[in-house]
Amino acid sequence: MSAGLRVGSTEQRLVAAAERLFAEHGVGAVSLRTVMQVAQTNVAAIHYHFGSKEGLLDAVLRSRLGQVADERDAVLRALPEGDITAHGLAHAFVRPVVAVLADGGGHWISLVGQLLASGDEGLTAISASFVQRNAAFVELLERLSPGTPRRTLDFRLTQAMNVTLNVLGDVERTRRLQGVDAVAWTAEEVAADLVDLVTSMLAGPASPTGNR
Amino acid sequence: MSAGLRVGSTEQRLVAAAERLFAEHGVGAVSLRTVMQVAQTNVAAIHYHFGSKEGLLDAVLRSRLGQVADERDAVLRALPEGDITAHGLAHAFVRPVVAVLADGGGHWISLVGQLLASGDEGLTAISASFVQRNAAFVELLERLSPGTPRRTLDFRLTQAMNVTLNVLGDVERTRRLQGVDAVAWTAEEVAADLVDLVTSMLAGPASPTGNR
DNA sequence: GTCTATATTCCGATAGAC
DNA sequence: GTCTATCGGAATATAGAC
Repeated sequence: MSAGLRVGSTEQRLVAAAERLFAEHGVGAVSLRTVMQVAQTNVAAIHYHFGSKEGLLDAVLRSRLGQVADERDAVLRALPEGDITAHGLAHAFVRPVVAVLADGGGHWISLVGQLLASGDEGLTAISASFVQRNAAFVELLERLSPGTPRRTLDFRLTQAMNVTLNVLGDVERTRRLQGVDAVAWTAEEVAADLVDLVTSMLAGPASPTGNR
Repeated sequence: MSAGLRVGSTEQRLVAAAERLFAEHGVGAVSLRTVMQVAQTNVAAIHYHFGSKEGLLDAVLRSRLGQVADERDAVLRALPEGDITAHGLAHAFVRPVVAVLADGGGHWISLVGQLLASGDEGLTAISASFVQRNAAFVELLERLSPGTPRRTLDFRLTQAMNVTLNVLGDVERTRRLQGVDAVAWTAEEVAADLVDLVTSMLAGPASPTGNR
């Protein structure tokens, strides 16, 4: 466990330290004292700035939320009106998360993925923002697969987000889970394989009810 | 938080209580004292039977591991040799987890899903068993999509397991994440939609490199 | 195997000086 | 805004009676 650097304000250092520690060990397993030590400050500072451990988690989640929301809006605007393909939609869906990852947000992605998997209730704010944007994606999905129940489209999109967060949340671990010959698997190739997988998920079965 | 019943041995009650509490609140957020209270015993019993909190978690994970392994083996043996379809493979892949769910293992599934999402290292034993069975699935997948890199097939299967655990780990939450009209979405329909989704994931994009 | 009692460390949170 | 000092309680773990 390496110590954090003395850069930025106390508040920024605390958020950065908490982001990494929460993602690596889980929120429940990390004490405010550990966060304080990594951020090179004292316990009182956490309560002064964030009020409580829950407040700190909330600040961590919100720290990159605006970025994701903006990227998703930009990506949605950039989509061609007439020519909607599953691959294009998958690319637009995954891109904002890749952007966060490229911006050093790997721990944030991993943390959100964990909270999503655990059904954490403190995720309501962030979840609402996601769902709002998902509604726009669902409308586009409906054009792609007319007649598919709205509930099924929501289901596909929710799980596409789950997979995206899981894969991009820890690219290193994703590669490690594969065979030994995966060492030559670059981060770009992981992202490309991810887009292909999300494409399959969004498009649905080739013959929806044919071979059931 | 309802108290547990006084059924089974102390060891069994502790594993059952830990399984539920770990799944509901996360391993790090659950204290041995809470587990002890729900299991209606004392702190010393946990250390006597499992040595430590980590030992207790290991016991919880192993408690249903054999069942999953057996089901996966049986499912693999029952697959028709010549007629391999993506839907049939997806059904065989999902079925063992559905069986665990039907056996009251919802919390266990949710717990494994969380540990998988957090990259927990204590999952090595269980992961090894999964990967071993996955190898058999990958061979069948290769027959389905000849020429696809082994690494990509591994990737698809890993994420298919991620989705399966996430969906079945908390069917109630899965339904809640969808629209309000999802109240009529029965558990059987969730499982059916899950199999369809896994089918898409295992089959891969319709035109592998065509529209990239 | 099960229990009470206890040792020791660590937790979140606050008070008050600067 | 930042710090030291500390409170009250809860944590893991152990000792030893039964």
